[in-house]
Amino acid sequence: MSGASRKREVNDARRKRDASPVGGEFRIGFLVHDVSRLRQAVFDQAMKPHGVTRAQWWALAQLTRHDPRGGMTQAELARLMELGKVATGAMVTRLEAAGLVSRRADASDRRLNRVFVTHRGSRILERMITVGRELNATLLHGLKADDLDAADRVLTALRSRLRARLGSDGVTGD
Amino acid sequence: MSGASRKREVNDARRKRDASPVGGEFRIGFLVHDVSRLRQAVFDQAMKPHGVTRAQWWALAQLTRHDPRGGMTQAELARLMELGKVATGAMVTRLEAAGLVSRRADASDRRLNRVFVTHRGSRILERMITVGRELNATLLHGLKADDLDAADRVLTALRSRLRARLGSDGVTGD
DNA sequence: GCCAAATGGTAAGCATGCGTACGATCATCG
DNA sequence: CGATGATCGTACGCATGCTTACCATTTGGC
Repeated sequence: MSGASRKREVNDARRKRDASPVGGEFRIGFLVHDVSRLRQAVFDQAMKPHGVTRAQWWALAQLTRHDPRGGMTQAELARLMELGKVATGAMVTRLEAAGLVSRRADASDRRLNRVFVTHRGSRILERMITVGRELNATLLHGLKADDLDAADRVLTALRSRLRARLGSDGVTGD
Repeated sequence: MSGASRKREVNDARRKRDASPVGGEFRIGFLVHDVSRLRQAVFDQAMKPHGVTRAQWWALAQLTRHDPRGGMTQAELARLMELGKVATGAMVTRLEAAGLVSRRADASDRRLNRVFVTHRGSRILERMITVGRELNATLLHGLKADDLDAADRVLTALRSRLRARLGSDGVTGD
């Protein structure tokens, strides 16, 4: 799986911003896409023995971090993760099925589901954090701090521009 | 951009990498995830009037670029896009449903489906490239070339490390 | 020539995310 | 107090990706 494409990558690193339309100029975009996909795969692979996926781990982390005693509503969780209600609901369902969280109806507002991290959820989260930390250390090891900072700036800028673009251009709702 | 504000950014970025477990050190990972997700959304939004998604556009581009006369097999396309057979097959099905490609059985090897970009597919690809180019220009506008290069280095390194990790650690097959 | 391995595709099922639509409930205004 | 609008959650359907399983065909060793 190495031959053809690998060589091109190396060459393109220099040429990238003024190369051919499909291969060069969009490089960062596709790099981001690739890295995101691969990262997910690697994370999930590392997490699999523990029975949680990356996204689930993150949800669990948000729940724990922003309300250790639990009780966050799904809508709050959705905002926190910047996800849609639907995706969040599905996520909570899966987490619940895995026994990592539990839903409990709010007493005073019957629209609300409050989500609580179970004991098991907490234990798993701890392991996830360790695994994640190690994995991240491995991945980032040896990269120059300046480059990392620069990457951080670029990605942050991209994120905010993308958000702006999403918001301004074709607001669908939500 | 003044020296002062630049320094603050750098400090911020640095601090983020060793802040609390869940919020800081994984920042780049989640940034990548966010940017990927948002980028997809923005692209698809921009592409929607033309009836193609980002992934479809990319598949179309690969088909055109690596064999303008068409006739690539799905397996070749899969390797080119570094996707699984299944995802590729599904993608081709959607493209075919949209009338952008057509499948034709190979005469000499009846296992093969050769995929041809239709006329309509070609036209749409042209527009996609334009849209993509503009969008990318907007997104990257004003970012420093050095930062972009650094980001490129970091992402490329991450990609190759992730690939290595995937390959070595828990090969499933394929 | 024939059976086994390799190869190409599809099928089925899951996870993640999106959008739209809808019912239930709450909150507010008249 | 009752209609109206906002908010929460779910249902349904789609796109993208992955895995495992399976069928069809080709190829290659015997």
